[in-house]
Amino acid sequence: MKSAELPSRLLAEQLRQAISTGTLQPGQQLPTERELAAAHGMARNTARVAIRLLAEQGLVQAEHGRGVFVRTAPRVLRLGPYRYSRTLREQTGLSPYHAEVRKQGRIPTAACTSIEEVTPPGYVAERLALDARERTIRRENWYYADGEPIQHGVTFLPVSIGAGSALAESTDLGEGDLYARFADAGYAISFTREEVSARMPDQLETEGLAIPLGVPVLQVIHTGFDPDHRPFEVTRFVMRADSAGLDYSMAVDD
Amino acid sequence: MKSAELPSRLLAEQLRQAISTGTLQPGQQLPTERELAAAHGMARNTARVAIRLLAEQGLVQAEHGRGVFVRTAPRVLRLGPYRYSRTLREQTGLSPYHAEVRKQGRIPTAACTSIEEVTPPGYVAERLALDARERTIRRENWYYADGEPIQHGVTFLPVSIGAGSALAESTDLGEGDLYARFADAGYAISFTREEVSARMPDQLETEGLAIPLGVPVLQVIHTGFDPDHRPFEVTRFVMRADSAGLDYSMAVDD
DNA sequence: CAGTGGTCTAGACCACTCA
DNA sequence: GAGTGGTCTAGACCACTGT
Repeated sequence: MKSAELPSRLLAEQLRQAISTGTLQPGQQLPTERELAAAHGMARNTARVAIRLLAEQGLVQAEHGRGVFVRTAPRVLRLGPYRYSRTLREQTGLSPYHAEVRKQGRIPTAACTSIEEVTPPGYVAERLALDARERTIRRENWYYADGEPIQHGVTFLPVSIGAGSALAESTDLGEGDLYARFADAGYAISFTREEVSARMPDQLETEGLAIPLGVPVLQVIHTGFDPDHRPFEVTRFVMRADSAGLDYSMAVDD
Repeated sequence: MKSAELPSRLLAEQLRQAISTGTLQPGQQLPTERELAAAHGMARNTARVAIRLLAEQGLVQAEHGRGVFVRTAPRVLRLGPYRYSRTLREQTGLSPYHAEVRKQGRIPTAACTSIEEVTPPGYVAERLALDARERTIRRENWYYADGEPIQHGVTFLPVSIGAGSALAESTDLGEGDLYARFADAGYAISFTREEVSARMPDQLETEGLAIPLGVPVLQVIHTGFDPDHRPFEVTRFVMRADSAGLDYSMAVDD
């Protein structure tokens, strides 16, 4: 028997059709596993497998004790490098994340949950061109929209830059944001590199960002450079791919 | 019983530990489902569920008839906007994708599998600012490294730009690449916008790119602009996230 | 051919949600 | 408490890989 003719695959395909043709609307509940099994003369586990296939593709989402629902089209935040713009920062008085979420008509919140002095992980030491034993300040941040966790960011900066300033000591950065404080310390961000990848969330991310089955994360390793093109800061962002995306506009070099 | 104490979760966690500590090396085969079940006094299906959890996270990959293997750290291509650079194009004589794959010591191949005149999808009409009934040329491309499919791209351009040229008629674009031919037609790419998102692959992509469970795709909607900042081309790239990533460097606007 | 993962069954009990 | 999805069992057969 070919794989496409298997009962679980046939049921999955039938449900997939119902979703793509709109017979099953976004947000609508699917028949229960027991109903599907009875209707197709199969064991409940077989119907269950079909549903799992759809969930792994991000088409449906099962909710324990409630039912299985067609996933609604996500409202995606598009974060771009303009989030570092000084003009934006000064005109709105908002941090760039807040500005972006507000644009979408949602309520942004963010919190810095820890500040520590640490030996940096390899990817950070490499990008900051640090000596083997040089230490860094590590700031961990969580970002929400309408109370839902959307994004996680961990920033590393050399102790030599942050020591004694709000960068090393305060979870509340006051007017503007992180990049305003870097500018105060003599490091105006003028150039940035962003390395983008996607993967499935690990255990911690699945819990911390409450990510359902079938939703990947986008990871951005961001490096900030000063006007002399020296790196002074590395941030690793992880964001739910069903809630956030990226937007880059730039001139093409000759 | 808490979810973390369930037999399948416990086994999954134990295997996860073995992988992260290196007890199970990348590429190494896990014990068979039957062995795991016997060793832990559980039904084979329970061991199977544990393995599926790991596969969904991209940690292991099952191969029918062979076994389950720890996934090897991917060799990621980093595609950046320098792929549109005229200098690179002229110096190497290679298309930008080829140049990038060669850099990684792999053998690139690419093929244009279809050229058609079509009514464009909404996302294209919008970005090219087309009239409702204006038609476009659609070019479909597949990209490989060492014979493995890595990336898929579909380019749309207004018929008015491509008509009569290689852009509309030839799957072999000769010296340089697509952007060399656009330049010939009077549209030198000088500015680009790239909208990046990630998601799980759909049916076609899973088959076409041979994507295993637990691997998402990166999607880039790329818009090319001429020196007068008029859009002349939209390409939608879909790439395996375990094989390709993106790399953007840019100045920060004031 | 033996051994692997892939699918399916028919039943049981548990955990969660909601009226 | 009724109804949902989540987990587990013990068994069977199929499809694929390698020797």
